[in-house]
Amino acid sequence: MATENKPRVRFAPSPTGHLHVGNARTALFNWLFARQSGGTYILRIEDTDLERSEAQYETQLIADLKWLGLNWDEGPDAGGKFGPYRQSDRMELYHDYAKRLLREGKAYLCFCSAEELEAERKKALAAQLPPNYSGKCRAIDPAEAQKRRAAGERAAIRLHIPEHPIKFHDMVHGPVEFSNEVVSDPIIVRSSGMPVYNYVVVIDDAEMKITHVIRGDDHLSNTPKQVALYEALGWPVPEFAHLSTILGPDRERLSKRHGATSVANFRDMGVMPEALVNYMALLGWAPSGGTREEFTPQELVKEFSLERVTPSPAVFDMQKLYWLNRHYVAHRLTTAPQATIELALTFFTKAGYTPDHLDPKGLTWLQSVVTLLAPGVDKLEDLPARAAMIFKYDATAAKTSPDNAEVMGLEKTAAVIASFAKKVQSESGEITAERFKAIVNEVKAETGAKGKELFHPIRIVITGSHSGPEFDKLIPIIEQGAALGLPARVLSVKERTEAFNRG
RNA sequence: GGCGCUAUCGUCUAGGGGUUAGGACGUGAGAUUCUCAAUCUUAAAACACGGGUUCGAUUCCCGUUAGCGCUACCA
Repeated sequence: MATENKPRVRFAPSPTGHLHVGNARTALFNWLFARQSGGTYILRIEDTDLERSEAQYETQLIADLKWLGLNWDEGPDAGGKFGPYRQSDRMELYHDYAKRLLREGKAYLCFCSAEELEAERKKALAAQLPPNYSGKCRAIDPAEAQKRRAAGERAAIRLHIPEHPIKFHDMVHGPVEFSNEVVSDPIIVRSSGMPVYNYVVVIDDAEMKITHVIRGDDHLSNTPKQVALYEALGWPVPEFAHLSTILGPDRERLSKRHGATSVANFRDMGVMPEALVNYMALLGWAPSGGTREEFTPQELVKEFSLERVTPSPAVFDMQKLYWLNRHYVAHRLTTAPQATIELALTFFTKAGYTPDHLDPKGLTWLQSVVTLLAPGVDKLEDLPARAAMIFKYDATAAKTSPDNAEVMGLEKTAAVIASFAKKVQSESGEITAERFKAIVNEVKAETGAKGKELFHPIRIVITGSHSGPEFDKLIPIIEQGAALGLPARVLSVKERTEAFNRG
């Protein structure tokens, strides 16, 4: 079968929280690599830390990955012939290999207590030595050790680290070499019988025929232990690619305390998945030439290259994400207007401006609102605030706001407002953009005001602010909005003018 | 403490023994508009430091410094 020599990669998160952008980026790079090479992408759930793992997080994780569009070929939900894909379902396998390692003398039983180990560590540290395990239990005769364990003594299983330097290759860092002196015999199975991450990850990767291990570089220092395991089991060592850390603006590891950092956060804010994907790809990767910034997921699959991934850590820049998001919102508004407006509707509804559902007429109207305001907005979540001038009108605030004081104090303001109000009063029915322009022109002729001194007072009367979108587009939106009879009613131009004069 | 990784504008990055060190976000200015946003044009802005190697280092090597990671019977 052709797929036999194709790369097999995996994303292996622990279900201990929401999918974080750091992990999402790892998932993305794995996905890009698999898709462009025609390889297989596997989702594996690493839930050996039972205390911190929760089923709800797995569901959430899957939803987040799907939202990003990172589909996998094998996984707990998708199945596959290398399953099960949840570590908690693979315990037997881990124990079988542990027995084999013990039998072959590649691993040994360790009877040291946590206190002993801790004391040893402290002593080494004080002597400015690497805090390695002394290897005390290595000398115990295996048969003797088995006897002690059978007699009820608690024992962990340790891997015997070889006496030679450990080398491996990393696609982003190049050749890496660790002296065996700095890696001590790691525990692979706890005395409780629960296997340890650094052990199970190797068993799983090997069993699942993973060819390229693409993961965060916080695993780099643990890789020698894993390589030693591959060698002890006589398995081929895969290719590695350790991705740099994503940092917050303070150059510390990106975390919740930096604000929005989980995929779910961004989704809830109204960031488009392709914007997030595009941005994450640019964190540590750039195309040859380095001048292109905008890539759809499909384009990324074509252009991406693991060899071009930078090893240095990157600071997450929200502004650049927003810039890309504006681009993708605009793009979606033209390519998939229906779905985009439905999505935008949820934000207006959350703000209390619209009901849960809008009829086709209402949706068309909302589309004009969104089309008008979206270019100035970083994320869909900000739309209602920008649209407040349409949905909310406060005559008193309009008159008393300090922001408006300067305009209100202008010489011709009173005359402009009076003239404008009178003309609007005599209008009947919906005021069109053309009609509105005519009225403004009449006011202009009557008062002699022009430019700013003409438009700003009128703008304050209508919107409560001296700045906002152009009247040509705003007036029809207000008038049509009023005609819609929304539960949270949009006031017409006439109603606004009346309220202004009354209040 | 030990070991490892990393180091180009504020940020993401391209580049590479001789370059006007390129692009993008952000920032400033201008254009446009009644105004804001968007848009367009434009400007400022970087090779961490010290030693080598070399005719010549930002680029290669070594150190220093700084940041981060690992050093768990966490993942």
